[in-house]
Amino acid sequence: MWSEDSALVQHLTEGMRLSELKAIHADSSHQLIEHLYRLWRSHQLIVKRDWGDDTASPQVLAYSNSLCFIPTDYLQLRSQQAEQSISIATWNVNSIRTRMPLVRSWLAAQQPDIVCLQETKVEDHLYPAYEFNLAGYNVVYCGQKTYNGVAILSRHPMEDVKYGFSNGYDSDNKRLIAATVLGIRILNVYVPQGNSIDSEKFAYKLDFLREFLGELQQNYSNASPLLVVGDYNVAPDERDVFDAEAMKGQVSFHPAELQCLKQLQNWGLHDVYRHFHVEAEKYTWWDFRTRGFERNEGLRIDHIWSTASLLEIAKACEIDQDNRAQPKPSDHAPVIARFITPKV
DNA sequence: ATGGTCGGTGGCCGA
Repeated sequence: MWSEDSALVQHLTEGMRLSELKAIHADSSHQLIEHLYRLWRSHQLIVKRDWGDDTASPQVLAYSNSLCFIPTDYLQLRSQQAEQSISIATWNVNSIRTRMPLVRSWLAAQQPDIVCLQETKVEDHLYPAYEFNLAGYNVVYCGQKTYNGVAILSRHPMEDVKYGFSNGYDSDNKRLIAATVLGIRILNVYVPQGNSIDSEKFAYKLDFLREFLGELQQNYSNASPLLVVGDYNVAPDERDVFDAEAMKGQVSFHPAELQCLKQLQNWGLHDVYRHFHVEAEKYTWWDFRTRGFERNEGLRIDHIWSTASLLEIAKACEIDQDNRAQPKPSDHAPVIARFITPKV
């Protein structure tokens, strides 16, 4: 058995170029290659491509059945750490079709297990599902033309997919999708932005947040492993806004919105990012119009919140600000959390 | 600095 070949396991654990591996296993290179493809396809192997130039920053290739190895590929087994943990990201992409090139390279580099997307802005029959399948992801989605739209990508099977609110609230707007992965219930939500506090849209936002609390209270237990991730469009406290004085009473930082977040916390949700970064003043969104990113004038409004049992097994949570600095970025940066893989 | 820039659309609106 190849998986029991201790020399191979050691080489792959340390990392080695394919050409060297083939030289070592020259007598059975065909079976070796088959085994390596199996490892790659099952996400156990990291494939880095630098075209033999080890001074260049390599591209990490996610498995696709249209890709093949080349001799200079650098192969390494995914670490034990990564094997035993699961990563989940949330990202408001602001149009999945326009963002696809950046999403593609980001998936290959970050290799997240689960990705929750908001503002996909595409109807279901035009959703780029096949491309995500090729990249190794199952995908569920519900979208509409021009506005809103949410999706979940997962390397693991998804169960009990639910579209929208259980009670049928606001079913015309595609802002909520839920699925269960490895026993973890995931709610992916895109909360209305709210425009300004004296607008009807702000009343809608508060209404939506209250309905969302009801969705949790009526359908879920705070004692279960539950994640609520997405674009909340609310910054929880002063650390999460670039100018607390100027933002006071404004949309995304209004006391009525903060009260809604407090109620979610009282129900049993915890801000996973804050669990790891108590002092941090980092943001997940910057306004295109004011060129806010260049001046780091932003808000932390994209969140990964969990129930207590999951917070206990949380390992990390980071904002991928580098992503926002890439060409043609979304106005939001991804947030990624890692948890010890639950036993299922 | 009461503007600015994106994305999707269809002859402006939402963020």
